[in-house]
Amino acid sequence: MAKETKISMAVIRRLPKYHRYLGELLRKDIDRISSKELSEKIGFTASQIRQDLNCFGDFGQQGYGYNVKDLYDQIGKILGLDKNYKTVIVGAGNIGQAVANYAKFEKLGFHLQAIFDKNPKLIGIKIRDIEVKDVDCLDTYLKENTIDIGIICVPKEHAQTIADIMIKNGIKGIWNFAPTDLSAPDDVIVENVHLSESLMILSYRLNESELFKE
Amino acid sequence: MAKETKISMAVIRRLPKYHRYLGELLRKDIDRISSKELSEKIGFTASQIRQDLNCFGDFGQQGYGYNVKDLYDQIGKILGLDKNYKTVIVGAGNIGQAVANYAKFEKLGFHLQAIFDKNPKLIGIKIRDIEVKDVDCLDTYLKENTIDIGIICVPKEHAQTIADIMIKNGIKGIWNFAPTDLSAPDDVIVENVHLSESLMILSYRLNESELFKE
DNA sequence: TATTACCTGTTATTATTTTGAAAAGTGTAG
DNA sequence: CTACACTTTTCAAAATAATAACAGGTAATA
Repeated sequence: MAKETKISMAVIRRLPKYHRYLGELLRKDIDRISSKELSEKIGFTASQIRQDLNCFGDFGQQGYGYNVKDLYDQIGKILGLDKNYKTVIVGAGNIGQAVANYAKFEKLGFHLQAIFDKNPKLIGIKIRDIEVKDVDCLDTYLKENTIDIGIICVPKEHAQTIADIMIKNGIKGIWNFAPTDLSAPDDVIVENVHLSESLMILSYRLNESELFKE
Repeated sequence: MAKETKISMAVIRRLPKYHRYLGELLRKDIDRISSKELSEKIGFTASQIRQDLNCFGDFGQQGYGYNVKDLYDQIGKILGLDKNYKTVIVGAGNIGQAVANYAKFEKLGFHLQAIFDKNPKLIGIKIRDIEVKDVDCLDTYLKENTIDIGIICVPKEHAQTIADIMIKNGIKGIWNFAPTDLSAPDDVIVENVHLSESLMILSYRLNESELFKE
């Protein structure tokens, strides 16, 4: 039975990693694993793994461990990967195209319905059989089609404008690649991918390890 | 004077955000700001901001606040953004090209020296005036050129192989876009960008807010 | 079927992180 | 020049998170 207490974000952030490792085990036809073994592969402590998994229910069995397929499915379900989401991408530049072509997303249940851009040179081209539409049609498109997730790949100057159009039309989640923080009501989930922050942290860690100290 | 205690990763992860907001203030010609004002913009508590900044030295002044330009530069320095890094990208697919074209990186001091791929259709094409080389030349190239950071944009099956070549040739940091965990010695810093983990967290949060509950 | 090694769920402990609040320095207005 | 408003630094408390310890089951084995 699932616990009623709120799951902390620290736990959630680890779930995709469990999911990934379990997927690998599955492909290797390994059908059971203990928290100890998993701990050695994944690098978290066994104690933490047990506690994390226990947040969601009694997945394991004493003296046996966890059933890989079961656990994989359960975590997938917790993450909402058993659902299907309709998505649109706004911004068909390099990042937009990269996201559009990232095949894995379809497999996770994210179905790309449309792509928008304002650049006339991009409007009309096809990416994965989807024709890039004029961003001016975004508002109308969202009114006529129910879309769950909007993916923002435009420059930061336009990101909030696009987000506002999405929000106005009832989008539920935004995956934001623009290097800015979007404002949105509480019932719209915004998940950011800030590449330059990641790069800055790499840079910090390089210097911290004193390789670059002069 | 900088404190001698080890700075926690929790603090480091917030630094890029401070840097970004301070950059915005700078562009608006705002030259001073208090932790309270910054807290309202950025969404952290004022207390946290003060404590974070105080980890690195006495940047603020009582009764005045922080000097924006000063703080921006200092944080940039802490993050190592005053240094220059030579980088190579391996994998000239969608993500590799997106990264190569992401102009911001040059501005942060990351200078792209070469791009490699194994696809004959990509070898020879030019991305930002840099010709894509055969990945078979990577090892030789790294021996003949001192490169600081390797950016891995290949499928996960090949990621470790590429990483090993980089490590063998003395690369100091790896920015990994492949959806896998790389093994590397402690003195090589690996920073991961796992897009699908970010997407899964978005998916989780959508379901958590019960919009998708059936 | 009894015994033993194994492993989880759970509780307790420790460490880390965040928040709060007192103490102290700075600038400004009168 | 003094008093006050402002804001940081620093220290303390509270909240979170991670780790360790342990009690209670399970499965394998003889």
